[in-house]
Amino acid sequence: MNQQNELENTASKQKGTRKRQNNHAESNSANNHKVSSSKAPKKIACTECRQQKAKCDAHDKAPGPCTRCMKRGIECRLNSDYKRTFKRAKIAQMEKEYEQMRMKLAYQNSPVVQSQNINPSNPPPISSTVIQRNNSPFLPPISALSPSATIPAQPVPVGSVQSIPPYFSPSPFPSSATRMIPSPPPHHPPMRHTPLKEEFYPIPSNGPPSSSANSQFSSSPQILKSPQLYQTALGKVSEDKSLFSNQYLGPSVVRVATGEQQTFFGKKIPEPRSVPKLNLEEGLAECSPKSLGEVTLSSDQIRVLFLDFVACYHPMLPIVDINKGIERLHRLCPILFWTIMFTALRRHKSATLSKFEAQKLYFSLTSSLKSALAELTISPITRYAPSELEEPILNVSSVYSVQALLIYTLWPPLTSSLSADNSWNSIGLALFQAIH
Amino acid sequence: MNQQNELENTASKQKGTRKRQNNHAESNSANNHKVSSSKAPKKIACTECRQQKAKCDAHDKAPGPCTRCMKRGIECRLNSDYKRTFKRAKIAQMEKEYEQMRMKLAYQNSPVVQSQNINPSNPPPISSTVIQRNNSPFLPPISALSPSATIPAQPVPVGSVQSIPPYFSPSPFPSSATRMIPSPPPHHPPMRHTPLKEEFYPIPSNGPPSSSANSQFSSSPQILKSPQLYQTALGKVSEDKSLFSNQYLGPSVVRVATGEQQTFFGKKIPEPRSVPKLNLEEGLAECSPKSLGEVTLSSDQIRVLFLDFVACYHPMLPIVDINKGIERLHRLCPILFWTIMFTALRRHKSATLSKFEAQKLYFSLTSSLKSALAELTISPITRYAPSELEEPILNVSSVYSVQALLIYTLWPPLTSSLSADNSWNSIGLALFQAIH
DNA sequence: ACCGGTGCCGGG
DNA sequence: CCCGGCACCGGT
Ligand SMILES: [Zn+2]
Ligand SMILES: [Zn+2]
Ligand SMILES: [Zn+2]
Ligand SMILES: [Zn+2]
Repeated sequence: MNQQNELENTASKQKGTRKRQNNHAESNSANNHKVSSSKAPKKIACTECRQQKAKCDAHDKAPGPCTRCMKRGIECRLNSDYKRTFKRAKIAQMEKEYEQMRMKLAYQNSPVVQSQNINPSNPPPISSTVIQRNNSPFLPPISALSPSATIPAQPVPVGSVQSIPPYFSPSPFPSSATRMIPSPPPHHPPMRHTPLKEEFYPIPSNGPPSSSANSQFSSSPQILKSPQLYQTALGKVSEDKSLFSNQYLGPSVVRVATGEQQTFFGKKIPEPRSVPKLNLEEGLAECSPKSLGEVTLSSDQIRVLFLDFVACYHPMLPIVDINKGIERLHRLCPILFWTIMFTALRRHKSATLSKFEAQKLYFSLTSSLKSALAELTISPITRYAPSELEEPILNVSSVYSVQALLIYTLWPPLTSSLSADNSWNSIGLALFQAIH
Repeated sequence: MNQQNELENTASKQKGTRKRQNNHAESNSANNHKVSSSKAPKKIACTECRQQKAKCDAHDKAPGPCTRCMKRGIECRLNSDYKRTFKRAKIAQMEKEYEQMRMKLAYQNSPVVQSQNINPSNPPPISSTVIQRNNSPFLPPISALSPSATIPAQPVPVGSVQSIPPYFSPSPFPSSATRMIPSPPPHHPPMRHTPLKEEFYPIPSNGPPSSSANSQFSSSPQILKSPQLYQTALGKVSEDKSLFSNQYLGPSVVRVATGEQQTFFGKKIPEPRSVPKLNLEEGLAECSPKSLGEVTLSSDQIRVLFLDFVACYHPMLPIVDINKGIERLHRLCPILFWTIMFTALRRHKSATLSKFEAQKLYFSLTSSLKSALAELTISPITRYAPSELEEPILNVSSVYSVQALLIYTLWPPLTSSLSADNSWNSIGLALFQAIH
């Protein structure tokens, strides 16, 4: 018979029992929310066991490695954000991409190698691959939105690589995502993206939103009370760089510079000046070091970046409830947290984090975050797919995810790519309206 | 320090211990497979608890109802195949479809209700909705394929209902599926389906009405049925019914009757004659009654249907290891099992199951199975999506699922729909190659 | 009441 | 080693 234990499943959460989770110091700061909820003694499996979906007793074996890891003689890391990778799929996909790339390269080489690297600062160290996708035969109707007078708005600086030639698409999937890249094998620098699946029929026009009055169901518990308008696919793409000028305003921003007030999709931007001082004094900035993929940020780095975000970016898109504090935000939605870190890293420079380090981290984070976000746009939708959703209903789970996407859309990666794919913008739009 | 509590988490699902699983009579027939390992005392949650994803102790509470069910005063059913439904999504989607349908109906009513019921036997009792999809602008190269000289191949009587006019379509989603329909509330007779997302392009020809017969409009619980015509990327269009002639060959079949051997996408078909007698004597045909959605089949019905499949359909597409026996096949992949039942029901007629009953069951199964299959095409892919799949790699889990899809593709529903969407065929193709 | 997410069994 | 599933916790 089985003597499966599990006796330990401790269950009981909060309450008196506290554990150390990952031993890091934790100033629980009785945040206003509910009653204090000490950390999370949640039992979690180590990364290796998660990958193998195997039973893990790391939680018991105190600070020691879990049985499996010990047996394998590998390091037993505990990371509550770790997500397993689908090895087989990833391998197959990489193979295919590789093959495809090689083929294309051998076949004809004049692939445009946009050289204009406006950014005078420093050349992207790691770099994130740039694959353009632009199957939709029409450009986004930037119309309604004033043609951002501030941005150079170059058509397509891209070093494009149209994808999939003689491929047969099983179905028009908008999927994309390259998973969080945990760090299984050595890690491959490139790591493509390829968002859409080419469909082999003309497809006249793709229906632009056109609000459907259906606004049934839920709503965001907080935040975002913008008037609706985004009636287009949030058009605009554009490259990055060169926007030093207008402070932190990212490329995607479509400022209605029609002379009036700053606007973001019809929403007034609360004057970048009003830096919400935020009661950071209350330890809301406290946090433990965290890592995504290969990148790890120390408590101090996180703190300083968060403050940077609050001061420089948040004012422009005050949708995140920064008062929740770093730790809580991270718990609620790691992706949001990382998007914030990512955004802050854009041009950060401080004693704690040099510009160079920031840049390095920024690029390192790029692919991971990109994948995570891409996954976000597909994952939740697919989850609900079973019951079929016309307009995916975007239960992109919490609003947090939406926030992350919006932030990302506003301040996309400096190395272009991804956001260049208009589908992303559409998604952004959809999400935006989903929030209301 | 945590004083884990709970008395009740007792756990232990042990092995040797036998339990009653689902109280149904069970002829466990020591299946040959391995040694020992009688049935599956696996601890399973009751349907209600599954739906609510709540802890269920039905396994312990012997034959009695689980604690939760008892508290709620509802029947505590145990069904290992039960899959929870995504209520919110389903509701939203139904609402939308309803609205859409109503709108369309009010806008212009000339709904086409072709009457010609070729099948002289009996009128389809339940019927499944029929939504035509026909976006591919090109006709299939029926050329190379010999037009199975047996089929009359009438042009297109189509009784269609174009769908979704000014719809949103955030992205070209091929999704579909309306989940297994467990049997939530009272249950609505209509229960539409809407396979694809209509990309509102013109769509060339639309089968004009003709008909006579019942031109019911408005809220008709059930809708027209009609022969279908799908043309797919794989080429081939075709009508259903009337293929009695060429035995059981379904419409999607593309026989390369170039004089050589039978082929199915390049794979040789082992001569329909060779009816693999199969050692049914060994109790491989043993099984317990099973149900999918609202449909339930008795042991005898299953047995006779399975034999029918083995004798008439299997020879044409010998991809299923029928020697595994009914029970095992069902365990390995319920969908495969149901696809087999579904296919066999097509034209079944026996003492155990009259033609009428078969038809009735066939139509009842249609939507459930359709949903399940649709889900299959999206679900697994999405699962893998995280690691990004260009051509979804189709790890549609086990081969069994693929088999189910192939069978379904070969012998699509008599009432058209869904398979009318060429993407399905593409999928079929893709899957096929996935198998090798 | 729902359900996202996580642990991890069982099978390939 | 991989992973589909499935039980269930914890948050809404
Ligand atoms: Zn472990
Ligand atoms: Zn470990
Ligand atoms: Zn229960
Ligand atoms: Zn119950």
